[in-house]
Amino acid sequence: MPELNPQQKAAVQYINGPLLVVAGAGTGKTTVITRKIAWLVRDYGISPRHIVTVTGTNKAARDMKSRVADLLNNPNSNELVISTFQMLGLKILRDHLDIIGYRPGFSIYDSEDSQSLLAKLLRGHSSSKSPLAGAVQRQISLWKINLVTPADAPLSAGGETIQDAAARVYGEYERYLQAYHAMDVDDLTLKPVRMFQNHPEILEEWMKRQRYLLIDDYQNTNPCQHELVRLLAGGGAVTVAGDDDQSINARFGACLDNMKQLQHEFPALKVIKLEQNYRSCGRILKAANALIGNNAHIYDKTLWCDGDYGEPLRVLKARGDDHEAERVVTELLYHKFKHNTDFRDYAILFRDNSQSSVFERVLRERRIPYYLSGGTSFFDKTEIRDVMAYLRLLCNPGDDNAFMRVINTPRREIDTATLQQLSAYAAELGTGLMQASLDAGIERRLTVRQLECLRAFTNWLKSVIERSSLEDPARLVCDMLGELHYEAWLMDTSNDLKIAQRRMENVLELVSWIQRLANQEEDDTSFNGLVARLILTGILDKGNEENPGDFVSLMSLHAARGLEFPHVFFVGLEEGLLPHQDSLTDNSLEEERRLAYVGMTRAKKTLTFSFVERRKRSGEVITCEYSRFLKEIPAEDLCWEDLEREQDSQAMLSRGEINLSSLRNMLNGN
DNA sequence: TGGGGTGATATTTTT
DNA sequence: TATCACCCCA
Repeated sequence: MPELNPQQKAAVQYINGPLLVVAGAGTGKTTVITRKIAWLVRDYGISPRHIVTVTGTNKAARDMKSRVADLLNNPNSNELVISTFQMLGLKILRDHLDIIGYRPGFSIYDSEDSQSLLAKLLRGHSSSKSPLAGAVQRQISLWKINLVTPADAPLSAGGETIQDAAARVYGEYERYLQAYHAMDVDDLTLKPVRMFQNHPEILEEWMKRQRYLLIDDYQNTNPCQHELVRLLAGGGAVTVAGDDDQSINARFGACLDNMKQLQHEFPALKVIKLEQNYRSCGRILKAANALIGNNAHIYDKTLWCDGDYGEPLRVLKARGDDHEAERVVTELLYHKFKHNTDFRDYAILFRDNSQSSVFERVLRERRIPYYLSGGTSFFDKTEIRDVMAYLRLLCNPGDDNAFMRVINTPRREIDTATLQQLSAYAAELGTGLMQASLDAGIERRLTVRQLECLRAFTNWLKSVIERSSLEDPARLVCDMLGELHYEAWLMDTSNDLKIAQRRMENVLELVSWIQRLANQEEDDTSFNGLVARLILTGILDKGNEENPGDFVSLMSLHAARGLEFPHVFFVGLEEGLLPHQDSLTDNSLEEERRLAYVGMTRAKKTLTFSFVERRKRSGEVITCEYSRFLKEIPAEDLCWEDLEREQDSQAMLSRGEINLSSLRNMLNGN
């Protein structure tokens, strides 16, 4: 096991009170947390089930779990709670659902579910996506994150802004969620906070379980999460780690002030800084330090390292976005060929996702394997959403969204007239569609044939629900898929046999997810709990799946948080893009600078910037200036490569020094 | 039921 | 300017 440096060691072993670890990029923050968990268990004698760790992402939680398991080699290490705030919230709520007016099996709404509900509330009846519903959903989410109740939401009389529209439906939205037996993602942290505030005895009970709390990525927490931490850390048995320079989620309610607040809320707070960087070479650090030096800081720190100084950071200039992509990909290939590296060693980072398509096109043209984060994710695939909807419905028969999604998937000849009658009747009864269809009163409203089709579906569903609490979950899902003739349906609806097979493989992969989740957790093995964790995993992991092999990584700066790559291409460094246009007027230039800082500090060995002279923007081509952030990097560390320099690598390509087909053969293992 | 054509409209970032 | 939704037609 590698030695820790003195600061890291101090952070691991300090347990006399609340601790804040201010950890710069690449200073071994995750190492400190994992080692601390191991230390608490092995040297301090705390049982794994009494340690709660919160991470920024699900992926980070999984990584940390496996790292700690390797470190501990303790059969009880799977009792450690290591999860995101949302998963932790789910666990906290589990045993007290009655207190907040819920039962096991509630649905968890992703933002799309919330939006379609809001669309309905905003315009009477229409489930089609409206831009207004999206904006209202984000506003309500922000309110929840900031602990603003419907009663507190600012409502100006007769106002027409999005905020007014949101304030008008917020309360109704909450009532509908309750009626549908559903929560949105924000509720998963908000409801535990409210519950602990209103029922101190439940907090006390929880604290019997939780002896030590560790929180990672604190700079990206929002006020609601901060409040939860404050409640859970009451006794001061807490370690918080974060880096104020890497806070990049303000638009989603992340509150940098949380890190400052800690000092006031925990007067005994000890602060330990980690400044030795183990990731990047000296020049990259120096440049990143210079850049972030232009921001105000809560905690001053200067990263240093004792490794190589490294090459100058290159700046590629391109004529337009396609040219930029050509240039970057050419340089990437040239570098790979010259240094015999893997594709997975490279990342292309950009400010906004719309920049990815050009790069995708060029990478595809050159047959370079790439992996795009945040693209269509596994959990967005139609077949996965279908099966998930079945699972939701099994847990919560009142979930009308799920009901509507699966009722004719596969086809059941239930016609629109039936559905109209059914939803009208459900509205009369004040129940969900499922309950309405089981009610005797619906029989008079439908033809014999219609009723037969409907009842065939609902009776079958009832039988699966009855089995769901008895059978092994993965087994149950497989049986269900068989009864649905789901594979045959995939064949029917896919033009191509290959595609149908691929879809079936996806479904089977979902089953293996279920299997994995079922094996993972020891204290909630119920079907309802399993499905809740699966749905939440789907929401949290959206577009964040593991890079599955030797692929060039393509992702937004936000998605790159927490990752590292030997070689980084940081593209689109133009005024108006990074910093983003809006940041100039709404006071978020520092946030943009942090974003640039995060991008730069992902790089271990080489960092290459690029920008274009002209970029298409809302239809018209505009002339671009390179980003002010490049000007904030010491000139001696940058190597500008204007258009003429490009000839070099192009020429090498054409002279055969880089031979694409031989490279390809090499990759194919010939 | 699906596909193709036309018109309008949006342009950060995500746990 | 590119995509997306919607509408119309087959």
